[in-house]
Amino acid sequence: MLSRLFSEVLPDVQRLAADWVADNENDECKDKDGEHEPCHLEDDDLDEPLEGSSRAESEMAGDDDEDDEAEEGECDGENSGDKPKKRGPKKRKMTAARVERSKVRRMKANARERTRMHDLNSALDNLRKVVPCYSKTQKLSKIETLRLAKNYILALGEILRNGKRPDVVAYVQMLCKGLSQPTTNLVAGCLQLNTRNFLTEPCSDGARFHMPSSPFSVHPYSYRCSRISSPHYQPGSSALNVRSHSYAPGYEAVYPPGGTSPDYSSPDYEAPHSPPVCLNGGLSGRQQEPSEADRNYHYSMHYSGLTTSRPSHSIPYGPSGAPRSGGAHSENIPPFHDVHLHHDRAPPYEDLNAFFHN
DNA sequence: TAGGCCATCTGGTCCT
DNA sequence: AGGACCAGATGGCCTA
Repeated sequence: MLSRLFSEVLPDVQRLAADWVADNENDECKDKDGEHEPCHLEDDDLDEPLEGSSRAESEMAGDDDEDDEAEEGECDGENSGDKPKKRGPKKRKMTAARVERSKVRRMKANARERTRMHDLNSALDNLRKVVPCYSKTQKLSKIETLRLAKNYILALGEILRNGKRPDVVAYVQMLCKGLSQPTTNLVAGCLQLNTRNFLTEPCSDGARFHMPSSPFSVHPYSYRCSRISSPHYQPGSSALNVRSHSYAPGYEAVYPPGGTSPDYSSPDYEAPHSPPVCLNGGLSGRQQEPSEADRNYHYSMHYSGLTTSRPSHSIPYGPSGAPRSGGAHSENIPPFHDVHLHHDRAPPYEDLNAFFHN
């Protein structure tokens, strides 16, 4: 890849260098060796956006005529004579060849930097695929991806440490700790949860999430309630009321073609009917029924093998959190369109599942 | 239009 | 000398 980049860049470099030499043909004078020596190199020619930034710049630009006694081939003698000589290493003459080399070096460095950043972004993309809530069309930002990954690792660690199913609300809270509100809504939506249900009090700015009976030691954290609040909010509603949903901006509930609506007959549902959280909006893309692997995988990786200690929390997680092996509600959960907890992978989590199966 | 996010360029620093 | 890594600067794009 690097070689390909260079093969694309080098011709341009050579062309630019040739252009530069041609452009400066009339402005340059020859030093005593007969080598072309530019009198003044304009910043534009050197693509130097910052002024007085470094030694390298002055070296490249060769504009230090006032203190460079080595410039024997000066075109004009305006600075010769009066100014005291400065100490330090003499600056080497900026010949056209050196300027060209510097430019080539700089462009090569730029290409490397681009490649490096692309690799970094590729790694971030891979990370996005293994953290909860992955969308091909609306990616989490870099910082949100890293935060969510960190929270995810901590949450999985808690599960391993406790060896039992944690409170799902606390789980989501842990995942969302420190995330922006849109990302929080996204993650919560993926888990068929309503973030506002985390609140134990009517919304007001500065309200804090409360985590009763949380198996995690998660510190409460502030959210701007104005973004979480909903006219449907009922302080007394179940903390796991999966039928009252908040939507991240631009997201909307979408039923799959031929899909079925959630099973509202389940006693797990207590709130007034409202659309399930199937984040779409800018998150379009996943238009098909999830594979069986998806159904069995996603959320199961978190809780697989764990028994439900509190039936009221037996949320049908659907594609984003379907109970393992065709749970009772799994068929009633519309799949997410594009947004889902995980996909296209399994091996590392099978180990985790195996742990819980033992 | 402000703010967030991003890609890119750039120079500095460290290391080989 | 050159590569890797980093952080600052800049400008573009998008969204509320």
